[in-house]
Amino acid sequence: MGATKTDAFTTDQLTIASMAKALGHPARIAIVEYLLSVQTCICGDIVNHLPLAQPTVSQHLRELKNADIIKGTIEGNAICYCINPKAMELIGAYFLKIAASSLLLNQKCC
Amino acid sequence: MGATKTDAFTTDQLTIASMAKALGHPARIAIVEYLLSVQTCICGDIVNHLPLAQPTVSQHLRELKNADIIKGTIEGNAICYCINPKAMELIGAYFLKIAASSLLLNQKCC
DNA sequence: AATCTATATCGTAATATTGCAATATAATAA
DNA sequence: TTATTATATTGCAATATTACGATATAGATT
Repeated sequence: MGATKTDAFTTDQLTIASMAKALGHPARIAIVEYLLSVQTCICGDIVNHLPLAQPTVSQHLRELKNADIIKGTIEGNAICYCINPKAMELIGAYFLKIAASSLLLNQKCC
Repeated sequence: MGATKTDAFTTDQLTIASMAKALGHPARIAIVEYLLSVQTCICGDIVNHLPLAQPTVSQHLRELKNADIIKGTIEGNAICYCINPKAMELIGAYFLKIAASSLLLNQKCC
């Protein structure tokens, strides 16, 4: 055991969970915030900005990219990264919708 | 190595990351969605609803509770769980804000 | 071609997560 | 008091994540 039972959940649940998981590490939140502040940058800029080694940053970038949170385009011998607004909107709206619904329905709760 | 460098990040980054991490598993997303649909329930209801053993569900509930995503109040010998709308609003608004900001700023990006 | 720059990948150690059987705890019911 | 019911905790195996040194890859520069 130890492996997630992926076949027990809906595609939507798996998608939201994988996005949340990608955002579930402080280094990756820091990367997203940095990307937001500079709009676009290359991996090396992030390495200079965070106290993490280059392979570690590269690994975090790959996870964010796999979850569709960021986009990367080749620019010469570097790669230009930026936030994917659609992904952030999808997950943000999902959680806000749950907040609004539960606020309306939770009157008789704990 | 292998341990997250928590001292390298801000409190806000750690908070958002820990909430996202808690929501970063399909079973926990399924639990939140179930809680939303029934407003409030006890652990046993979730065990009946998901193909997971009781200790596994209990563990997922604890992680959601540690991240402040759900609340639990003792009700006799059972525990009544429900969503914490404030937490869902906090993380939803955070991601939506990033989506909106990056949409405005990302014109010259990839 | 040789070198530099930027990033990815490999390999690996340390650590964390997932899932469950067995068991413990605690309130309720008989 | 002795079940019964509802959860939590313990212990453990399987798996996944995190971090980084070493190395590979690929485009740019000299």
